[in-house]
Amino acid sequence: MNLENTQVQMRKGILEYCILHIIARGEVYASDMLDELTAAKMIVVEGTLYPLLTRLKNAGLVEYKWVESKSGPPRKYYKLTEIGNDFLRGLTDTWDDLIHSTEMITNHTKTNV
Amino acid sequence: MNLENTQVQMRKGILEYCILHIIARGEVYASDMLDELTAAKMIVVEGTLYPLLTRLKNAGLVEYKWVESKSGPPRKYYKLTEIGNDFLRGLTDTWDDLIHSTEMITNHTKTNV
DNA sequence: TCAAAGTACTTGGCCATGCATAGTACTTTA
DNA sequence: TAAAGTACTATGCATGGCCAAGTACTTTGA
Repeated sequence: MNLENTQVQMRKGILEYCILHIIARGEVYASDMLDELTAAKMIVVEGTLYPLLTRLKNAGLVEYKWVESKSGPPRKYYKLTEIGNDFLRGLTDTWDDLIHSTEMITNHTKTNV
Repeated sequence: MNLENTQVQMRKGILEYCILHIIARGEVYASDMLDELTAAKMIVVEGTLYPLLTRLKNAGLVEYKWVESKSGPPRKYYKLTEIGNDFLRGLTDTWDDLIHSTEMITNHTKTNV
């Protein structure tokens, strides 16, 4: 039980929320997402992102189209489906609730004892 | 891939943070914690809380003493150790960073595309 | 007296996700 | 045509939240 491991655990689920947000703003491919996540100091590696995108695709939350690149192999450009949009709305509520609950606990001042 | 499952994933690690906060405020036993978590609308069940407390104990972050109850079996009253306090400080930084990163992504306004 | 109900804690197994690692495939370039 | 770069794929592990069943102690009441 060390800090590094707990950071990993804290990221679970949240990453999915962030990725859906990024895709919701316009068609992007994996490297675009990595750039944005890195800019926000959310450490993510390929081995995490690609399997996540596959899961989102299989769940019908996102879809992609192949686009040829001028510098390398073709890329998968992702965008949200209708289901993906609904899901993101639900996730946003969940996240807001979680933040609120956590704030209630961490800002709770010692009243008795 | 459904909302309920993602909520579970989002809770990972965060619960540990909340529990440490609650224990940091004064000696409590499991039911006290459940009450406070429930009040904050953070859904937690026994099968989650007890194993978590055992992990925290084994990691040396918390310690407990048995206290007899007037209405039932004795209770384990927990409090933070020195290590636990240090760990909580580290976790707080991690959590704040994570919130900040997530905000950067979710509040990012569409600039190009 | 002793079965039933209530309280507190324990244990074993399941599942999904983040991650490490290695690998495939295509393109450019020198 | 070999090397380097880019993009995506596949396998397997570790972890924590959760379910479900179980143990153990105390109080209650017929």
